[in-house]
Parts: sequence; C-alpha cells; structure tokens
Amino acid sequence: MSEEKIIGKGTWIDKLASELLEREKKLGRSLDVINVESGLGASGIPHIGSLGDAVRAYGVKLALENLGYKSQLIAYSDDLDGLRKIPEGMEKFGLEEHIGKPVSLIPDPYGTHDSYGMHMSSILLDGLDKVGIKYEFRRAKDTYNQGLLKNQIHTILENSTKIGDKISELVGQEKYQKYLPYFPVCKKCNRLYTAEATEYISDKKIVKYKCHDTEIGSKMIKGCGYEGEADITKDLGKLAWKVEFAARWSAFDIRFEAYGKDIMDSVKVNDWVADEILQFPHPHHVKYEMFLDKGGKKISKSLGNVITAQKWLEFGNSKSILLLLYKRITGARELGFDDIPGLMNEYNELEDTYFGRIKVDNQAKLTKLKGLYEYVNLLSPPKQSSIHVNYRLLIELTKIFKENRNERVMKKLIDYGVIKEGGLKEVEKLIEIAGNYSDEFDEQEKIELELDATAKKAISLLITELEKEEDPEDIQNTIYQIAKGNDVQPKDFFKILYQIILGTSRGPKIGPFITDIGRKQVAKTLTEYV
RNA sequence: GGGUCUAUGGCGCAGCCAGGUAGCGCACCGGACUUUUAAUCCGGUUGUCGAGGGUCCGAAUCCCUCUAGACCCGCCA
Repeated sequence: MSEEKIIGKGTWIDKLASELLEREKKLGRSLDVINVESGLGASGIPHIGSLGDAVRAYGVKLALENLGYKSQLIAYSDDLDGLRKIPEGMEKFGLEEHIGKPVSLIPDPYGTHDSYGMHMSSILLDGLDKVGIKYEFRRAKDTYNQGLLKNQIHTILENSTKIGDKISELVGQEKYQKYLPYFPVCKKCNRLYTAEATEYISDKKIVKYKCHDTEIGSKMIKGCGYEGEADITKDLGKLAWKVEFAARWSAFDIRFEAYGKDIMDSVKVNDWVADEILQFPHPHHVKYEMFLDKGGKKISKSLGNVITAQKWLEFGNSKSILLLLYKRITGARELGFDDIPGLMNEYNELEDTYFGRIKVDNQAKLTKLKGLYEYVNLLSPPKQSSIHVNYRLLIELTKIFKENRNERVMKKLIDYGVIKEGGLKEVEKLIEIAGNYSDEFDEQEKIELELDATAKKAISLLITELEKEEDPEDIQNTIYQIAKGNDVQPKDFFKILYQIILGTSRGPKIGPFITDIGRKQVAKTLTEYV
C-alpha cells in the first residue's frame, strides 16, 4: 500500500485547503489572514444549496485553521441584484412594481427587515446560525455605498473594451462589446438593468447612462427614459456579474470561493479579469454540483416550496445538514426531505465509528471517516457519543402514536430496549422532529373502503368487545374469532382493520398494537366506519 | 454551439475526488416465532461495477476514447 501522507483530517476539505496553501505560497502572498468567501443570493428564498456554499467555505476555513493559519469567512449578500421575478407564494404582496429594482431598495413585504433583500438574506444567516457557522456579514449595498470597489470599478471600466472582447472570446457573450459591464441604478425610477451604460468618463469617474425598456426573462421592464450620470465612487449601481466577483476578490483579498456549476462561465471570466486586469491572482476555487429536486430539476431560488435550512431542521437535526454538505462535494445529487432519515442514521454510524464501536480495517478510510465526523461537529467533536435511536424506527413509532406521542414512543423505546430510561431531553427532541416528519410526509392514503354488511357487522362486534370495561384476554384472538364467526376471511378482516387504523394494508401485530393505542380510541375510530 | 455530472445485483443507491477482499436498503429464498395476515429475529441467493483501451504488482476507483441519460450556460443574477 502506498503510504500517501494524510493531510489534516484526511477529507476533501483538507485536501482543498492544502492545495490552496500551496498555491498561495507559490504566489508569495501574505498568509496572515486567509479570507474565504461565500455569496448569498438575496432575491429569492435561500435553499439549502446556498447554505451549502457557506457551510463548505466555512469547512475550508476550519481546515486552514487546523493546519495552523488564521482564516475568516466573509458572507456576502448580493443585495444590489435586481428583483427579476416574484417568488412563488409571494404573489399577494404586489411586488410587480418593484421588478428591476435592487432588492435592498424594495420594502420588506413581511415588515420585519429593512428591505426585501435583507429579509431573504436573514433567512440564510439564520440557517447558518442554527447549524453553528460563524461568519462576517457584508452586503453589496454598503460595499458600493462606501465606495469600497471604486478602484476596481475604475480599472475595469477603463479596460472595458478589452474585457468585452475577452468575454466574447471566452463565453461567446457579445453584449459587453457594446455596453459597459456596469449597471447604474436609475436616479429617477430606482431600477437596475434598464439603465444602459454607454460611456465612462475616466477623469470624473462618471458613467453616462440612459434608462430604457429592457427584457428580463420573458418579461419586459419599462425604462423611464431618464438620461443621467452615475458617480462610481458613491452612487448606487453595480458591476455586471461577469466582472463583479473579480472586483470584490481584489477589494476584500479573497483567497478561496466555491461556486456552483451554473456560474462556471462567470467564474472563468472573473478569474481572467482578476488576474489580467486587476493584477490580483484569483482565489482558489472548487466547483460543486447543484442540488436537484427529486424530479431532476434544479432547485430554483425563486420557486416556492424550497428546501430551506429552517424547513429541514423541522425534520432533522443540524448534524444531518452538515453531514450532507461535508460528506462530499462532487456528484450531482437529487435531494429531498426523504433523505433526512438516512442522514440521521448515517450520523449515528459515523459517531460509532469515531468512538470505536464500529471497526473499520482500512486505516486511511478510518481516518477519513473520523475526520468527516469532526467536520460535521465543526472540529469540536463531543467527548462522548449521543444516544442513538434509529430514526426510521422513530418515524414508524410516531406515525402510530399521534396522541401523547412523546410518552408513548418513549415507553415503546424502553420496551424495545433501545433506551434505558424515559424523559431524556435528547430523545424527546428526536421524537419531536421524527413526529414532524411523519405528520408531514406520511401521506394518509385515504383508501376508499368498501365495507359490505358482514364486514360492518364484524366491526360492530369488535367495537363492543373493545368497549368492555375489563381487558379482553387476547384481542388478537378475539379479532380472529369474530372474523370466523361472521363469514369474513380473517385475512381480509385484518387488512380492513389496518386500513382503518393505520391507513395501510399492513402493520404491526394488531392485538398488542390496539392495546398500545388504547382500546377506547380504536373503538371510536372504528365507529366511524359502521 | 459550449460545459458539467451520472452509469455498480430485480429496483433504489453507497463506495470513486487520497487505488488494496464490491457493500447497503428494498425485493427474493430458507429457518425461528406467532392458533391467520403482518411484524420481528437468524441465515442465504443475486454483480464481466455502461463499452473499449491505457497506467499499475493491483483499477468500480486514476488517464484516454466511445455510448446513453440528466442538468447547466449561451437573458439576468
């Protein structure tokens, strides 16, 4: 076996960090503080992929620190982006009039933040807080207002012809051979993209523009016809994406940024701009695949029903999110809430491996798995293992027990010998989220039951038995006897009962099960069918 | 037009990015238990790792070619 030396904790994150360091050393740049960046979209509801960008960047920061360097994560909100379309589910807020305006200049329809953009960003930041990611927050609005990019903008605009040609060469987009890669915000109507910049007056640092109609997506946005000038050092406006990253990297001294494959072309151009125009060697990158929803479509930020961190945390814990994001970075993946149970269990397995309860013979693999566990715990792994309960079992149990759920599921777990004592906070939390999961996703396939007279009679008899004060000796047997005594196939009768009680045609052994749920409760449910 | 990813038992997938005994779930078969179904427990079967070439002592894993599918970009961000 070739003894490759293991870097850091042995994961892809460590490998990435070490590549980054090697490159920086070659470039001879200062390594006092290494900035890693993550961009947050602010125009739609942030899905778990956006979270992933930041979480992974944070992982790289941790890896760098683990290798002995200082590092910080800058979370940058693109809140000068214009609103392009109304996210699904937000039609009622009358946002149409704001289409084309920077999201930081649109009022928050929910009234909880200073703008629409800040509202969206804060959802993501809240997600990061919830999974324990630390970051320094910056926003485009302040960045431009404070003129932090003015030197970069100036250089870019002075070289706009060269850049326009290069963009055309690299990605085939010809637009910037004609227009400047800078969008002023129209002073009259506050819109972005409608103001077309045609001329840069270098010594005054002023861009001349005209606000005209433009097409975004399939929608026409009306310009107001205003002709004006924008001062790049303080007026609002923004660089086109094809050059903006480069400006930001240079201004903020960013050494690493991951990106999704959908913006590959932009990154290619930006790398060139950073290197050749701004003389700032571009940051080290890693490309990741987008998460797809189960139908194979890209999860769109502006669509409703998005997998947000908040929604995920209703059904799974933060470890399951971090595991999802840290276990690997390559490969297209279809993602849905139904991945949660698997991840919950996988974390337990990983923890068992870490604490030596699961043996792994391959030393390299063991190191890697332990490393992954440490990253999922943000490099502060617990001293001892948490209590493990199979998550699918919990979902099954919570599916069955809807009333007094916590107490009853806990009792079952003790019966099964999964846990020793009740009342544990850790387990209660698990029961709660597993319960959320089963409530949300257990599609109670409302089977239309066609019950003939004999079946109904049998059910009535069963109800009578169940309502008796004293415990029937053996419910299982009672059911069997009732079926036989009434010309109902026992097999069919059991099936009917499962369908009524559980909504499925199969289930746990029904006698003890009825006792668990409560005889009276079952009797009541059955009454509705006779 | 450009680019990326994916292909592994019947089905769904992991393993690949740092090469070293091909795994998991479901399904299936057998046994145990239960006076029925189901559940549970124990055991078992299932593979030219898409095709072809290359590197290597050794390739599912790395490299090249090909095939099929999915997605992204070519508005904007």
